[in-house]
Amino acid sequence: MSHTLGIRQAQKQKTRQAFLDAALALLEEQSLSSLGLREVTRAVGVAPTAFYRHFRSTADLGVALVDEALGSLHPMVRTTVSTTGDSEERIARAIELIARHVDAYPAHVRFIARERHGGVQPVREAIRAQLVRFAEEVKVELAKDPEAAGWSDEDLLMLAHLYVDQMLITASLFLEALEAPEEERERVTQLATRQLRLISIGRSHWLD
Amino acid sequence: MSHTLGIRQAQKQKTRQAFLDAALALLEEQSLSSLGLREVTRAVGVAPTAFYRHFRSTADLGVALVDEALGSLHPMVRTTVSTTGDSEERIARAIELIARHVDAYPAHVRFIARERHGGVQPVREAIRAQLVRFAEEVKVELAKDPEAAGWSDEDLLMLAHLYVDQMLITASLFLEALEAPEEERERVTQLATRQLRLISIGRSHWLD
DNA sequence: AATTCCGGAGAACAGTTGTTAACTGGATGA
DNA sequence: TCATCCAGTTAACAACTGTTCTCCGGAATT
Repeated sequence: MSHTLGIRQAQKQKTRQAFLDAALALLEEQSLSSLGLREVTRAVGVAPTAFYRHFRSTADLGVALVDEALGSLHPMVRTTVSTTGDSEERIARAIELIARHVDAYPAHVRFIARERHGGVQPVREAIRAQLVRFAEEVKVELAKDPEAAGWSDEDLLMLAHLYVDQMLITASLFLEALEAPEEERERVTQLATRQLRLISIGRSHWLD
Repeated sequence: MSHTLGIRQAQKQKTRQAFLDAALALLEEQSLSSLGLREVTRAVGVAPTAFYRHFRSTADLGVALVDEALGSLHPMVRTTVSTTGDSEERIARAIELIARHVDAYPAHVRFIARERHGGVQPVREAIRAQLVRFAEEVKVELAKDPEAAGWSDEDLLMLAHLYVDQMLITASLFLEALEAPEEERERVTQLATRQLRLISIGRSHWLD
């Protein structure tokens, strides 16, 4: 199945990835709208003009970063929501999964949180599109739950968006607590758990 | 009581405000970390060096903008939460208030949403501090409600943060729908209403 | 009336930016 | 083997950046 890439294409993808990595690192302490093309090429160790062989602009690079950061996350979100077990267990598992993801890919999480409302329109658009996809996928999983019997499609989507937003808020809190003592991370876990618990309670009494 | 400002101080405050206004306008399509000092002075119609008479840096200007955007909002939030009436009425009133605020000060709302996770640390810090204040104030108002009987302080603060975050999410949605047809704004209102309703339901069954 | 104060102007600094054009040299395909 | 392709290079462009120092003129103080 897998077509082995020629030396040429392999090398190109390698430098392209180097651009993405370097940009992500630089974006830890600034926003995409202030990221310079030369700044990135300097970090990669390559001539400024080489940038154009891969991206039309830094905005274009940003869109590619959105795909890298969120594109591979769909299966994880899907399985997280559809996981079985007690409501309380599911909440704990979801939050732990978020915490682990933030630990593993802090720069990606920071990038999404930062650029979701950032100054570069195409990037905002790309993030919004991915989040809408998340919400729709969550909705599909929620619909499978017996608790969703009698729920309208609109209400299911409403709840799905609530979950997606809550996921982002929690991820952002874990990010802020990354270098903080364990005590602080525990506080975030507690807070997020209680909030999800309240939403879960509201969910189970929605049709009353 | 009010000490009439001298011609000099009055003029200084006037140009200072011109800086804030110009910066806010420029920040509609970029982030603070990419806002140049010269860019702002050009927009105001003043020499670049004049900037230093008012701010140490653009980050400093950003902090001032945070105060302008959120500082005067506390009484409004306080009264919104403590307003009397049916739960459904309160939700509708709160959302309408948010919608009106976004209409009246779209640039301020955009600035806060953008820089909350933006690339300038002192500004992030300033926003976070104000949001913590909001949450604490909301907590105090929630505690007065008879429904809060038996609630722990921690749970009240948890709920308060949920409300504050929800307020920002809703404001951001109204912002995106600003130039959209009335139909879209109505969809946002519906969504936000249902989400607040679910939270309200969860709240009333919290102690079950 | 004389003096100090101070917001803003002007000029100059070294460094940076995005983008263009023409080139090089190794991988690719005939 | 030879011609083609193309990722990356070099050089140069005008335009822009933050910051310093020196100066001006009107308000404020004495």
